[in-house]
Amino acid sequence: MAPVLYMIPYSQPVRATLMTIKALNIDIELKEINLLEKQQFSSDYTKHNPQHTVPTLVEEDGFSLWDSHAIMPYLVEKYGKDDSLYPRDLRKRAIVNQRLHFENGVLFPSTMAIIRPIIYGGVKSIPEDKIADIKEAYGFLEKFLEGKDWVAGKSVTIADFSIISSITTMNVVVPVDPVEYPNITTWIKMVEQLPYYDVNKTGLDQIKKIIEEKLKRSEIRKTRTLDKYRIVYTELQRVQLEKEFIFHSKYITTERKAELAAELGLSQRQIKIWFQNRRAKERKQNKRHVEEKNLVNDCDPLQTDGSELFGSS
DNA sequence: TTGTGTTTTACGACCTCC
DNA sequence: GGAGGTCGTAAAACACAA
Repeated sequence: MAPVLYMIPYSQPVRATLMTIKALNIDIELKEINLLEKQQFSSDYTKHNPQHTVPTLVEEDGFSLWDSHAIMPYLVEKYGKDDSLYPRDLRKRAIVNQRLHFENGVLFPSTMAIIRPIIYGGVKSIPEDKIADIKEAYGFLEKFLEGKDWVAGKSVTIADFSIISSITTMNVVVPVDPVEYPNITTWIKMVEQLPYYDVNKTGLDQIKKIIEEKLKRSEIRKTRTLDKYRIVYTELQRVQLEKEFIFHSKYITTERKAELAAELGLSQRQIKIWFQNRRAKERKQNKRHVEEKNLVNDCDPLQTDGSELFGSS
């Protein structure tokens, strides 16, 4: 029985993983998870991946692994005929890892900050600060590619697969200017020539269509700015924040805010505002309790000081 | 299913503190 | 001047009665 990859073709990490699979020519069964129908939250899926993300790799013996940045190196190590896609040389591998972290920590969040509100929030305008984030990321990549053919050096690696999945998606909403970013433009053209690039294109075309459709539909809805878009925090995020508020402090320190943000996948601003809102909630609850208590005191004569009933000394 | 009230994110205005 | 506080509020998400 072949290993199974749970996926949805338009997902960026899935596209990167599919490029790796095709480059390695591995026999893997693909099973689609419909994210819009929330199939990723089914118990059948979360038993393999409690983080309910895609892609997830499940092997014959039940071993499961998620996160493309973990799956891709694993696949190369296990199935690769050589180490070219993920070099064993310490320094070469370090550079590939750095690029993977760059994609995971910079490109992917910047992309999601724009794409998610469009897909799930009916947003149609992209604020300047979000565009600035994307352009800053383009600037970094442009420098990485100076004097290099591929993002991690002289040959193609899984870092190229990871980064192309993000860049091509970003290109849909904030086009890569060939004059400003000539290195990125040349590199994209090179990646497009790879014999296994079509798996990225297929998913990319799908997400393009979804974005265009959403943008079209949102025209008839009241426009909301991206900054006003509201994300529903996960149960885990809420519980962790509540624990911090109740057991540690009602005021978050700068250091702890940074830690929590990294731990929960939220921005430091979101953590700050959550604590502000949580304190406001507590003040409101306290006020309500005081009002209820006053109401009881006003209505119940036994709750008065009782002097007129029992006399006083 | 729909209407309505409540809660949850996110923001702007304004203030204080360093 | 910047960071972070409160307060008030918008709007999405949610709960629940009818």
